Amino acid sequence: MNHPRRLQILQAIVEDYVHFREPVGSKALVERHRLGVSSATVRNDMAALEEEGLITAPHTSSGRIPTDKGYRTFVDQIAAVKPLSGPERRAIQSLLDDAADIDDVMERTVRLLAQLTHQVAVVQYPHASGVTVRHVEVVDLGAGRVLVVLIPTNGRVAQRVAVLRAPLEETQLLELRARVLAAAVGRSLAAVPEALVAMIADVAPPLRPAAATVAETVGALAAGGAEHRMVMAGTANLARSTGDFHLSIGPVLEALEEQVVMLRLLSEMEQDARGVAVRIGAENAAGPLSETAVVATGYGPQSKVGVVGPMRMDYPSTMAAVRAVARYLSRILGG
Amino acid sequence: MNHPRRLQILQAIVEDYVHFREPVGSKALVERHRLGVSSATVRNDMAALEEEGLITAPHTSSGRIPTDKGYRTFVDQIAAVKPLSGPERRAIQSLLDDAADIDDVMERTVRLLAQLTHQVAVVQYPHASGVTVRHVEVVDLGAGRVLVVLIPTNGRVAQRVAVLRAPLEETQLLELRARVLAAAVGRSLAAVPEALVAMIADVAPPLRPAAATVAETVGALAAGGAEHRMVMAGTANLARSTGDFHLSIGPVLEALEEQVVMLRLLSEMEQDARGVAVRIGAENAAGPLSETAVVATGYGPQSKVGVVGPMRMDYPSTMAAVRAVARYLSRILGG
DNA sequence: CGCTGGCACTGTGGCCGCCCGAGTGCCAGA
DNA sequence: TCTGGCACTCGGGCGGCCACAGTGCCAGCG
Repeated sequence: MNHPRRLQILQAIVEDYVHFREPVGSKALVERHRLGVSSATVRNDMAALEEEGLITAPHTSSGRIPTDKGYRTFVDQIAAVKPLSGPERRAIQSLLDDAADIDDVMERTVRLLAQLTHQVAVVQYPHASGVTVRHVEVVDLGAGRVLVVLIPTNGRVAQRVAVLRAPLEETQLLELRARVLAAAVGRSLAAVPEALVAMIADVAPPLRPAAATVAETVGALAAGGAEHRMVMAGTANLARSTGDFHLSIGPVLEALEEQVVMLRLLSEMEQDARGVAVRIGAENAAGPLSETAVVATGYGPQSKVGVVGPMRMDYPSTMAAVRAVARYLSRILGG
Repeated sequence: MNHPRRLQILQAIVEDYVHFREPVGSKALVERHRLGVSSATVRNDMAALEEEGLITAPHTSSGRIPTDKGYRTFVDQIAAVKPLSGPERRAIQSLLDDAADIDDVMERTVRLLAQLTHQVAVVQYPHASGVTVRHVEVVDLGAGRVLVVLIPTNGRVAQRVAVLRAPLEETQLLELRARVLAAAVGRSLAAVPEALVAMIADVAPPLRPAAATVAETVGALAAGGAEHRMVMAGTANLARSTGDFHLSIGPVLEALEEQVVMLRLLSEMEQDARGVAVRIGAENAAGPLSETAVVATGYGPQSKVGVVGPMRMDYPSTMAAVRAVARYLSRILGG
C-alpha cells in the first residue's frame, strides 16, 4: 500500500468515522477534507481500499467503515505521538503529585486516565521484579504468636501472623529478627525464600523450628508481594461507547473484572518506537475483547498502564494520554 | 392495606414480574398461582391495588407491574429471611476461609456476593472505629530519613517515609521508637494523634523535633487508616439486568465508581429486625440510583456490605445472600 | 493514464395502515 | 361478594411504499 492519496483517504475515513460514528461516504469525504479530487475518484480509491481489506461497507450503498486492518494501518501511520497540551500536563502533575500512598497513586492515576481518554482505564500495580526487601519486622504478640511484616521497596507492605510451636524468649526473638533482617534486606523478593532457607541452617538448633516458621511466612509474604493486581476506572465510559454500536458491554465488563485475562494481555503488549502499544480487535485473542482496542504502555521497571475502548476511538489523543500518564507515573514512583 | 388476598396478589405480581420480566395480567396470575378465585376477581383486586399506588399499568390494556411502593410493601411482607442452602453456605465458608490478607478477603467476598446474587456487589473496608494500633515500627533509612510503619488491628498496614531535620543516633531512634510504641499501641486510631502530642512533651528536649515529625507522620497514617474504601464486583450483571428495561447502565456505573456516594448511602441504611436493609427506587436520593434497589447489611463493628441491582430483583434470595455473607465476614474478621 | 461528471441501481429506514391479541373495565346475575 | 361475559383499547408485528444516500460503472476529457 504505497499510494499516498489512498492512505490519506483511509485516514480521513477513520477520523470521520470516529467523529461522527456513522459510515462515511465519498461525498461527505470530499466536503470535509481537502482532498483535491472529486467524489468519483474517491469512490474508485475506496473500492481499492475495500479490495485490500482496509475498509468495508455494512451494506450495499452505504458509506464505509474501517476494518480491524484499516485501523491498524491508520495507527501505524501515526509517526509521532503528539504531546499533551500544557493544561492537561499540569492537571496530571498536580493531581498525582500529592498522592499519599501507593494505593492512592494507583487510584488517582486510573481515574485521571479514564477522564482524559473517555475510556476504561487500567493500571497494573508496580511489578515486583526489581523490588527488593526494605525491611522485615518480627513482633511478639504473646502466646507463641508473632506478627511478621514485610516492607518491600515498592511500598506494598504485607503482614501475617505466624504461630510458633513454642513461645520464644525476647532475646531469642531479637536474634531471630536480626538473622532474618540480615538474610532478607536488600534481596529481591524472588530471592528471599532461598536466602532464608540458608539462614535457618545457620541458626542455633533450638531456634530452628521457630526460624523455619518465620522464614516460611516471610517467603509467603514475598511471593504474595509479587502478586499481580490492577485497578480500573471509567467503566461508565464503556456504556457510552457501546450505546450506538453492537459491542455488547456485558462480556467486556466480565473480561475486565477477570483481572487475570487483562493482566496477561497487558504483559504481552510490547510498546514500539513511539512509546505505546496498540492492539486492535482480533489482535486481542478471540473473546470479548476481540471487538475492542487496547492502548497500553509500560511504566516503571516493567508494569503496564492502558485503556480499553471501542475500536472506533481517537487513537492519537488516546496514545498521547496513555504515554503522558505513564511518564508521570514512572517519575513519581521512581522518586 | 389489610386485605389478605390483595397482599397475596401483590406478592404474586412481584414474583411473576421478577421471574418473567414482563407485565403480568390477571389471567396469567390465576393460572400460575393457586389463588382460588377467578380472573375477574383478580382484576377487581388489581384495580384496588392500582388505586393504592402499589402497581401500575405501563399502558391501557397491558398487565401490571409493581411500583416502588409495591416493591416496598412486598419486601416488608417478607417476615423472616430464609437461610441459604447447605452447599451455598459451604461454598462461602471454604472460599473465604483461606483468604490471605484483608485485601484478599474483600476481593473474594465481593466476587462471591456478586456471583450469589447476580447483582453488583459492594463491600466496604472494615471501619476504623474500634480499630486499635497493634504495632508501630520506626526504621532508619539513613541520611535523616526514617520509615514509619503503622499496623492497625484491621490489617490495613500503612507506611510513609518521614524526613527529620537532623539524623539520629541509633540509641536515640530506639528510644523514640519505644516512646511511640508505648504511646500508641492499644489506642484507637482516632486517639493516636492526641496521645502522641502528649508523648512529645515527655521526651528529652534534644529529641523533640524528631519526635514531633514522627508523631505527625504516625498521626497522618492513623487518619489515613480510617479512610473509607470499598470494593465492587459484578458490574457485568448490571448489563444483563439493564438490557431489557430502560434502566440506563452508564449513570449507575458512574455512581458506583464515585465511591463517596455509595459509601454515604450504605452508611445511611439501617438494618431492621430481619438483619438487612433495603432501599427501593426513589428511596435512594434522586439521581442515577433512583431506578435501582440496594440491599445491604452491616458486618463487623460498623461496616457495610450489600448489592445494587434493578428494582426487579429477587429480594428474598438477595437478602438471604447478603445476610449470610455479612455473617461469615464478621466471623472471619472477628477471629 | 488518471480524473471526472453522469447515470442507473440498490439496500435502509421511516412512515402508514392494517390486523391480531392480550388484557382491561364494567355489568348483570348467582 | 364473586363470577362469567362482553365490548373496548392499546401495542406490536407485518407488509407495502417512498425517499435518500451512496455506490459502481462508463464514457469522455485533459
